[in-house]
Amino acid sequence: MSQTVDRALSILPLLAEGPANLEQVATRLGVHKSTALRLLRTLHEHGMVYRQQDQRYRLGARLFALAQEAVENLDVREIAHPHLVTLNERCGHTVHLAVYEENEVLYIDKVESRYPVRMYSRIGKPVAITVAAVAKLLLADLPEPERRALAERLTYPAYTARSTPNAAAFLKELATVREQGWATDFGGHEESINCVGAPIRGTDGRVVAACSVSAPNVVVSAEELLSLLPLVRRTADEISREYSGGGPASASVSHASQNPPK
Amino acid sequence: MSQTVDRALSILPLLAEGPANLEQVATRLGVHKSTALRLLRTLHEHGMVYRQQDQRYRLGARLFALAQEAVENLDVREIAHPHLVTLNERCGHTVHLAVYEENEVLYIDKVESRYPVRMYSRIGKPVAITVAAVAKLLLADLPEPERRALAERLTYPAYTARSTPNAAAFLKELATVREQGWATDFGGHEESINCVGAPIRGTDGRVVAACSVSAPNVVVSAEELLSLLPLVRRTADEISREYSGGGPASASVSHASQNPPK
DNA sequence: ATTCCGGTTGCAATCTCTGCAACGTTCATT
DNA sequence: AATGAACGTTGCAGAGATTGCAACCGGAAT
Repeated sequence: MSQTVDRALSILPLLAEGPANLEQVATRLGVHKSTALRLLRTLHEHGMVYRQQDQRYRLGARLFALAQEAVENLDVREIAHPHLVTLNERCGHTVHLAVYEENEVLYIDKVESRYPVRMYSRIGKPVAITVAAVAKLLLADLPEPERRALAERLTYPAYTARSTPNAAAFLKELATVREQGWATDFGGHEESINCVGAPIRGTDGRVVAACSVSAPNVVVSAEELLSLLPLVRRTADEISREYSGGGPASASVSHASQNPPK
Repeated sequence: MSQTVDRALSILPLLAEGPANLEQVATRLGVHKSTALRLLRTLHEHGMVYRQQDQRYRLGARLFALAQEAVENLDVREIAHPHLVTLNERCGHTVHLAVYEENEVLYIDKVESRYPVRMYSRIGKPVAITVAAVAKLLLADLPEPERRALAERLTYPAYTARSTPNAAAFLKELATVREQGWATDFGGHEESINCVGAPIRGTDGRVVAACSVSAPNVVVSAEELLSLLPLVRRTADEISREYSGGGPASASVSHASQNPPK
């Protein structure tokens, strides 16, 4: 929309990969050196980029400060966190919290497993949207046309033999998830990792976030993990209640209805 | 420098205070609604701001993802190296950089002394953890339980008469180091070699690395070496500052009001 | 229905940004 | 010392992106 700002913002992800000098930035942006210089200077004035001694640029402290505020603004996270910790204390496995935003599902919180096994995931990073339990929960609640449009737009990587193969299968799975009010991922992303999740709803009954418990086969079988479902759902419901109950605005319905208003 | 980018970036700290709608943003920016709208749209496309259901804007998740990625790509060694070289140029002695990892303290960089006498150490090699100045600095910052557990687990070789004799003495020494913010090793590893060091900290204040200057008695006495402490500390602080993104970003928010509505 | 409020869009003027080319530094090579 | 290369920096004029305006919507409240 705005060429100048567009270019300036494009510099940031580029620098996130690692420090770069003026010419590298200019080349990758496809603009003249002097143009890149002026953009970088503006970013610099705002503390978004920093210039190291060797004159190369990297992301600046202001960005970190803003990022900090950005997460704090995701107030679901604040409310949910203690509940997630409790959940982790009770079952011992890795607990995730995720939200849907702009065609992506993002992890916004995580409590590490107390078992030695570690699984890869990163706060702020988009999740494997076609297979993750939390993704299914969040997408299942989208308005029907949007959900379908998104499903068509996605690609369906075959992470494992049990990955969701295509849009049709995905939509069917979402319907099931929507119906039952919980979701699983049994080896759809990584062969040996299973996952069960439940939705967190706001005052209006819409799904605002989703939480899940993940564990590798070597620690618990899929059935054992599934036995934790009631606990996971209870946790999600508690978060929903607290999330909706907060303000004096309209503390009406405390238990979220299964069928959100259209 | 660039008006458009300047204005766009000024929106971010503004939203960090809390969600705002279009008109609020336009007013606080001192521009026309339509201008603000277009800036916000561009920010939106880059995921820097997010639009909630009530159409108000808030900071977006991409900010967080960017910061996360940047932190992961940070390399202490790369940033520290030029500073270490400068330190070496100023004092002439051997300069070391070390990190703590998996119950060990490892040298990850070294600038050789310019005096003919050199000391033995090798990049990548674990240091004498119970006596080295850098080790004391790194361990002093560990969480209390972990620090104690580690201290108990270690063995205390009597390299010299002045080597740390046991866990109790070591923990006491660590407390001192933690308190004063610097550390020494006077002949604890090799009778004739002394050493002073200072901690390098990340954004969150945690010690991420430590640097030190080492020299044999025959070149400088312990007191003379200690007189270099301010220089060593200053170097460590400079590295810290650069590592955490250039200090408290003095975001000179130039007010966008050069072109007021007539 | 009407009014208000806030967001959105098309347009012309113009102000800002761009690319260029020349210049300044630093560093390595001859 | 001199030469050259590499890279960052600056002044300028032209071009095109950006701006403010005013009109237009769409929903909410009256």
